[in-house]
Amino acid sequence: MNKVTVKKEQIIQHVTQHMVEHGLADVGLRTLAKVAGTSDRMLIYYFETKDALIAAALHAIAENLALQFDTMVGQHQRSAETLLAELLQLSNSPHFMLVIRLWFEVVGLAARGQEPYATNAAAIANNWLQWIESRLEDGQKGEAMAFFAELEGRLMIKLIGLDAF
Amino acid sequence: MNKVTVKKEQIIQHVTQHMVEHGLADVGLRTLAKVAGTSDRMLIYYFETKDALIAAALHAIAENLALQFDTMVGQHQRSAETLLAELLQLSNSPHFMLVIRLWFEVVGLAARGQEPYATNAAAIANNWLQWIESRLEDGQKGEAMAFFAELEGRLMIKLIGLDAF
DNA sequence: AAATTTATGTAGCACTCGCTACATGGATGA
DNA sequence: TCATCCATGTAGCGAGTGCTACATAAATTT
Repeated sequence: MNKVTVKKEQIIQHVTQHMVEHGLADVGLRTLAKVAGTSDRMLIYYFETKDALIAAALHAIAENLALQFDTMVGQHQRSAETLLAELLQLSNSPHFMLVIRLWFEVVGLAARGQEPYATNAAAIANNWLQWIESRLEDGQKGEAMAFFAELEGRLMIKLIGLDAF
Repeated sequence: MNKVTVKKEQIIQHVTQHMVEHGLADVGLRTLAKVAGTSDRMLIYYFETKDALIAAALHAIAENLALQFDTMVGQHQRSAETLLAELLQLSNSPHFMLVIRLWFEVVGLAARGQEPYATNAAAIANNWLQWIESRLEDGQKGEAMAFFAELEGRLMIKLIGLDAF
């Protein structure tokens, strides 16, 4: 792995962490540069464009998502009811909810077709879907899409604090 | 109704229409001023703050939402299955999907607690919930929240184009 | 050692943003 | 008719945006 790639990955790591913690509201080049211990000048030098940097960060977050799920939920198959309960249980984990928050921010921007969010949103959702399918027991694999819908809806409710009403 | 109120409502009407059509990405004061046939100077004059203007517009959109639903779906009660089918049928209406798009943009911003979106999101969602409850047949009123979750999840899937996979 | 390429700092451009200071035409009230 | 207040135009401030031009230090190649 050459030096440029290493440097880029270090930057991406810092940037992703910041995005997970602080969302998409504060992702100016100067802010991200401070976070990554470098300058806006260098971010452009390595990634050409702010959009490319954000896209790379989103991609990295998506890649880690399934990994995090695996360690938190385990690999065996189970019923939809059980899986939903387990995933909703996860929503008590602060880190998980941070990622979910970010996810809904991406969805909001993707809703208007805004790049690079639109492209990433579809890809990330597809990852989720495949992950869900792989954890559902054989008879229920066809329900992955419906399961995904119910999960996302419930997470949204949690996110906007509606369940507190 | 005094003159100031009339003028404010005219502005709000133009602003809401623009927000429904173009989303939250392009809501600078100068753009909204053009849309409303006035100047940024006057928008601040009437609404004090950009945030207050946006909040007023969101509130107006929320108020109209139930009204639009009523004309499109009708007032009688029915089963959850029927209601869901009818609402998803609605998602073929371009205007409806424009509002939904805006809704998910608001949710995305509300997810980080960003005002005035966070406050409005909870209020709007609550409106939906009550509306749903009033249309579900007596035995199913307790399922309004679950129904809402499933609906939102499915709309999200539609919005990010996942059902095309 | 000289030449070339790579990495980084400094400064700033052209633009947008929300918002404000100031002036003034026009309506209204005394 | 004169004074007061409301409505609006013009211009611009200060801060932030993504990005670039230019110079130069540091590493690498010849």
